[in-house]
Amino acid sequence: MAYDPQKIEKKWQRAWEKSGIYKAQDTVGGKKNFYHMVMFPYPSGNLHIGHWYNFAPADVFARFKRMNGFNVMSPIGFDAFGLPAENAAIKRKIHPKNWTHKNIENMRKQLKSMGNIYDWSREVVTCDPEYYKWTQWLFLQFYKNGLARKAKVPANWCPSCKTVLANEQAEGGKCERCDSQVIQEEIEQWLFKISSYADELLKGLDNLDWPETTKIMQRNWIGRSEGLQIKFSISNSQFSIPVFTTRADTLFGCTYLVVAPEHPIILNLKSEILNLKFVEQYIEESKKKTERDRISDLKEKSGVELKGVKAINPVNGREVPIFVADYVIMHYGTGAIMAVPAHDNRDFDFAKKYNLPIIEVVKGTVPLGGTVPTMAYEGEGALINSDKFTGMPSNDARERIGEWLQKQEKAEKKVYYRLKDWLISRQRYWGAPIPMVFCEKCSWQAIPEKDLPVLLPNIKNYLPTGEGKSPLAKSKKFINTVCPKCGGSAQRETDTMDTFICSSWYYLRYADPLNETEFASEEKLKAWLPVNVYVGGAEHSVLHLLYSRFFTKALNKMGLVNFSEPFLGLRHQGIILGPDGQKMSKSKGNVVDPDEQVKKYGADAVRMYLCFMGPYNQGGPYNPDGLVGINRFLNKAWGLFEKSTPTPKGVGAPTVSVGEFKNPKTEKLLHQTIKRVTEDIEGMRFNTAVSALMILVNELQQPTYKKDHGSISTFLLLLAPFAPHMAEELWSRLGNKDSIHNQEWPKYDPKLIEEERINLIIQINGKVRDKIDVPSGISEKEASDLVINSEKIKKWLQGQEIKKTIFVPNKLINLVV
RNA sequence: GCCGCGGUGGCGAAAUGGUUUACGCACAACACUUAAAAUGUUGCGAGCGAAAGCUCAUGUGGGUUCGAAUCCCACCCGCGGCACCA
Repeated sequence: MAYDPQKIEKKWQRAWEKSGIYKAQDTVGGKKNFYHMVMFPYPSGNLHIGHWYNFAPADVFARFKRMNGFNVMSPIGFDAFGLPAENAAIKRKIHPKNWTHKNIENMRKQLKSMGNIYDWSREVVTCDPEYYKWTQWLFLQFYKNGLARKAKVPANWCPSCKTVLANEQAEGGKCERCDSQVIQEEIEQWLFKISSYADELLKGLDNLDWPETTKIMQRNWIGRSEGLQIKFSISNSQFSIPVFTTRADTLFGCTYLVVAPEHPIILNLKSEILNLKFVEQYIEESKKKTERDRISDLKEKSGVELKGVKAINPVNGREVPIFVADYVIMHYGTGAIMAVPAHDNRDFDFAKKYNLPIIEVVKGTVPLGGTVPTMAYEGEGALINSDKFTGMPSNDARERIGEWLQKQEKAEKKVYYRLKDWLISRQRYWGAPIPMVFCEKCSWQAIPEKDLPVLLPNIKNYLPTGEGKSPLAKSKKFINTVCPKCGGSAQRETDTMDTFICSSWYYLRYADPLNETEFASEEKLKAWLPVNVYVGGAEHSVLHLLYSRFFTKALNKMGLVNFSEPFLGLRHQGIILGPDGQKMSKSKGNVVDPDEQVKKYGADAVRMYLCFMGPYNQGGPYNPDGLVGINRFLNKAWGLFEKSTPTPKGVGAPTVSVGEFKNPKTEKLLHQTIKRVTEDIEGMRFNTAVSALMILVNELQQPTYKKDHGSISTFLLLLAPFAPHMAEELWSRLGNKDSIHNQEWPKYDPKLIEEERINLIIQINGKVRDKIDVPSGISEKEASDLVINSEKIKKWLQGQEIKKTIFVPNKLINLVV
């Protein structure tokens, strides 16, 4: 019978579902638990090839762990809240909930066609009230522990549409809809204090088994910088301006200060500023700029001097002018800087434009280039023009000047982070409601936990309101409630939560998905967490992966979980491109539909091809023609079985072990293949594992080996993680009653993989001149005797003196003449 | 601009200091066939050569080494992330 994937794949998927073989028990005697997880998909409607690339090779790994004696849990779910559901709803006039559930249903079917070991009994869907009840509960814990606060946050605001705009909707400072000028407006929003965990988030990275590049991205994102906070007093005034710098060594080169437009000192000095009108005008102008605009004209720096006020440089008592300029941002450091134009390019640009003095204080090894420097020198060097510090290396001077100023109480050491607090409010319908109420008398109050979940009401109009508020604000039924504290009338928060919150804890829920009284029980969390290996795209290197770490650390501090990192191991798959090497997109017409591929070649073939394509973390073009090779391989493997086995009539069919198999040459290759495949899967080098299997099949196919059951059983075990359906089918045809996926992974015999004879490379002066077949373990003396007397080599030596011999056992001999 | 990743046959790639091009695709010839498909066998980096063989080739240029795709330096190209962070 020919190989027919359509038939056997459906058959085994049903059988596995029926037997519940992949259901993860919390404890299995004698086995260690292994929590394997992939990034759960957003239910966009269809599983695309990128999902397959994430999930299929990851499943190979999970199956491999399973066969290696681990009690593996591999759960799946849906990240179901979010904007696209609303957009689709608006476009197609169906409710976001219905749209989402329809998509989930379809994707569930597609996921099942992959043949993965998902434990569907643990499925979580973040938009189900049973789930978001606990998202809300967790919000309350953050709130009660002082990690959630409501604060005014600048947002892009269109005064004409009366709405908040995302950065993308305010391109060029104009409202996307009405083209009017967008301004920066402060709006009350909920924030999570992730910044208070900056240091722990940074330190925790050190011990994680994560890609180094991902760790670097998180470190940069957190952006810790150590420096000095220096007080600049203001002449004839009680006020002073603290500035933060990492380059205290350049203090003598400070020729002016700059404060951000939002800096409070401007208000304080109002009466002193001679050109106040002008300054206020500038501040108004900069308010009009969106953050994006401020970034877009990086080179064109503008600012206005605060006339009538001067700051005093604490190192030399010199008076310097103060400017307000929007190249300084309020939310980092102190919102004010000391400008050293000779040694900072931003200050340099500004100083050039406004004709401010540039004083060089660090001499680098690279000269600035002539008398008119064209850019600042930002490197290290020796100090000049710096009083008693002149001549000192800049890194020493940094410390000395710091100590000196600290003694005078004019400065203190300080650490600042780039990481901002996490804005979690969304003025959107399709998300989990924030479980808070506002009472005129008692201010913000948490909803009592017993009243959770705060259900997302089924309103008709879920379109954005155009008033900067969530569509929920229109539902009187939803808003009006009573204050949990005083019992008076109160109003619900109408913002919903950022969907990143839902995905920041789903890995906890998988451990105990049906629990109605807790987000997860202590016992179940203990059984499974933290996650051993998490597989997903590198695009989540910062946001999702950082938020999840923050959640875990916060819950750990609250005593809700007993670990402080959620994902011990992390691996990224690469990005799949279209057959033309371009990013897949409908407009380019290069989209590969996995369903079609499965229909044509079967899930096993698609799984294997994705493994075979190239290095897993690299991705690359998906070439449907390449699948032909895998298809041939699977057919060969199938044929191998057909030819090797007399049709078992069900009775006493052989279950064969490796030991029964006798041909020495194949036996050696078989054991080498076991080693190779084992090590390659462990290291997620799926491509080379598949090629090793191909080499084995090519060998087993040779006429001499056709009747060999032992090798075929072992081969099937090695094949099982990659092509679980075919392996199961052939395994059962061999007469085995138990599933192949319950079998133990084969072990290789180290003695059997050694070669008796090897190909010794002969080099003269490092160039390969011959290869000879010799017994393995040959000594240097034996080898060099062979070489010197070889006819082929004689012409290269031509009686020259051998100056040096390099001998690499079992590999090569190199004679230097 | 800064940080990170990569550049090897016609193509996907293998090799992480020791035979460059494993495995697969494509291509060609042959076998089977009335024929085609499927399958199998063989060949397949470039140049010179009848052949044995030699020379050259891992983005470019230099260096370290007995020996470099692999390590170091400079540069070019492609991709990803961040972006006035003081």
